[in-house]
Amino acid sequence: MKKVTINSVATYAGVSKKTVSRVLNNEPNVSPATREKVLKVFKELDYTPNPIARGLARNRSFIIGCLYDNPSKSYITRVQSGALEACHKHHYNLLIHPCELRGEELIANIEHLLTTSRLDGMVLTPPFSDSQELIDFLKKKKIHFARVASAIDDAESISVRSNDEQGAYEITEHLIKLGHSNIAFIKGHPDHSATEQRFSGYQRALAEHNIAFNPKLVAEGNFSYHSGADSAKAILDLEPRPSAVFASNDYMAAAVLKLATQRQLKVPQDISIAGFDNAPIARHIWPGLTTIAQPVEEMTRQAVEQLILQIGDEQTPVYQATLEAKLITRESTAQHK
Amino acid sequence: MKKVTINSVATYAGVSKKTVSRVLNNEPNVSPATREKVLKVFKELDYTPNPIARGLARNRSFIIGCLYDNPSKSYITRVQSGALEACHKHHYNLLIHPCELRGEELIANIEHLLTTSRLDGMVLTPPFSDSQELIDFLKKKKIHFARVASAIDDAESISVRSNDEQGAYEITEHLIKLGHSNIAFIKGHPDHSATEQRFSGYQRALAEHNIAFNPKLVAEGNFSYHSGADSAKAILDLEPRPSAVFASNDYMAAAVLKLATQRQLKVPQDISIAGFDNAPIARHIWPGLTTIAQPVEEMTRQAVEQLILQIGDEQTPVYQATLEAKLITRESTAQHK
DNA sequence: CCACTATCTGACACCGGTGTCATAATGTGG
DNA sequence: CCACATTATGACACCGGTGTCAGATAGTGG
Repeated sequence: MKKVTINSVATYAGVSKKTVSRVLNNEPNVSPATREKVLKVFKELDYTPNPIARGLARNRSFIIGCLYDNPSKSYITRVQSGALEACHKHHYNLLIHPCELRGEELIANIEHLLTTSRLDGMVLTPPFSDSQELIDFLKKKKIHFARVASAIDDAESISVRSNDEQGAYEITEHLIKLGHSNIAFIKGHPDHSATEQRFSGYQRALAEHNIAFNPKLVAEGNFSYHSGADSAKAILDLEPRPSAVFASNDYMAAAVLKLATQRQLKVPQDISIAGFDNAPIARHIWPGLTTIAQPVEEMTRQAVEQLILQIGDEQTPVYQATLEAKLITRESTAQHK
Repeated sequence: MKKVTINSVATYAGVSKKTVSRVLNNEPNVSPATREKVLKVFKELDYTPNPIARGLARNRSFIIGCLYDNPSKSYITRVQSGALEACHKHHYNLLIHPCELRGEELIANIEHLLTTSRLDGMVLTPPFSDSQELIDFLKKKKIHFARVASAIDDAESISVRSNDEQGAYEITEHLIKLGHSNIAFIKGHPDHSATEQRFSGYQRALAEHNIAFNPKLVAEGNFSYHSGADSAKAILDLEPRPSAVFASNDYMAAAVLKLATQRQLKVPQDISIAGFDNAPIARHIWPGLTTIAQPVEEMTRQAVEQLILQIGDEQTPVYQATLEAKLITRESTAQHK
């Protein structure tokens, strides 16, 4: 059984391969009779066009690469889901490529990726969206890319972010308005720009409500549940014990909640806990976590959609947007006794 | 600035493009001097070979596709992580393609996927690994594939599974040995073969310990947290209330735990809860969930690795394996009072 | 019925690599 | 120094499509 190519179809149908190609791509200027005939041969021979050959001729792969290095699985899942939505809408596919930000091999790694499979563009998610080195490399290689949740200001490249600083401000203010003033904070991974932004939102809220910032209340996390557990221990051992904890993401907040519960503390009666991201876990546990909902899917969807537009037409204006983050109150925060 | 192709390199280096190709692929029979010269030009011109052209000539894309339709995000994450490990080891990349099992468009959808991007092979995860229709289609199209956690017996195709029935048996027996006899069960999604297997493991354990099977204790779930919440309500309202609940996965078990806690029930003192999968959430909540650890990453890793071997050499014997599932006891199950 | 335009169709080069095979250059033993 | 094996190199076809452009065919108005 021989492979069915455009040539076999052409011969079998008694037309030129160009005509077959026309039918394949729904191009005009093919008589209905011819089109019919060719379509019938497609079925008869069970022909599937070879995307690689097509890609070579058109210089397109219709594949977008998604780069990430993120301890939060749910964040990645959401990123993928947004990216896939945009991809499928435009008949693109998504190739995922987790890799480590650190290490000089990053560029080599990406170079190898590009040597292995030609990508029409790349979506950079944190912390890659903040890697100037990578951005410069992609520009040099003339690879289209879009940045998600990046803090870098670069008018030349697509960027969709949400306002982390403002979100952190709002959730901190929410705690303050509930009467809390002794509010612990757990930082995220130092490589992520969101870490600094959420931290400064926290600080701004304190400052604007005349609460002195106390560095002893700050624990170093890295967005992982595990790091949250470590930070939780440090925070719950503080004297006096803070009446509220704001963790930079929901996983770390969940770790605080777990330890607090293990220690027989009632949440939120004895201690309020707030997170960030509105990850699934925030509503899968009891009490549900008060948190900031970031439109991760939507950010990625927009970023990828714009990326695809840019690939299709280099003249497309560079899209830059900041989406809103929203406070979601659940049972884990309450009035300070 | 012109594109750098193998031709420009060849001209610039004063050799034929075939020689350049030889250097590119580390082929023998190139004099050290020539090799050196060409490598220097690579650097000078910052040449990156075009993977599409290479793919066309070699009839390879070095991309594996991963098919899934699964409500459990953590399951998918684990699948991806195992698949990526195997891919990267062999210099392959991973393209992800979630789609719906139901609907006659499935085959059309996959056909479109194959038309859009040529894949060297596909990993089928549940419920696709159990779709005879899809398997037949892929065979007809001569696409290599590997099945993960499939219940279908097909000696011709690669398959890696774990023993769900035995796992369910063991965790049910664990509950029985703790003195429980009124054990509720939440089923998974009907499209997944694991659902039936876990259910029959539950039933076998009851039978072997002379406990009458009571259909009223069985709730229909679909592996999602939400369905678990619905089932939880039905189960906790039963009279008499079961002393233990075994949910077919951890998300649904977490939903039971949440509702029980909301209703002021103490877990495990008032009711024991067991899950399946050892998803991250099982250890992120308090009390931690007793569950069955399935080696999802390892299953997928092996499946993809074998798939790649098969792609490289059609003569490779078809690999079939069943990995062991392991009982993990945490705080959510205890002796019946 | 003819001139002229609009609609089809195919020949051919091309995308950027790899495989085959012939030939050139080099090395080895007698 | 020659016969012969070995290594190095390039010419050329080929992978399976698409773009360009010229020529053929059909359609239209005078």
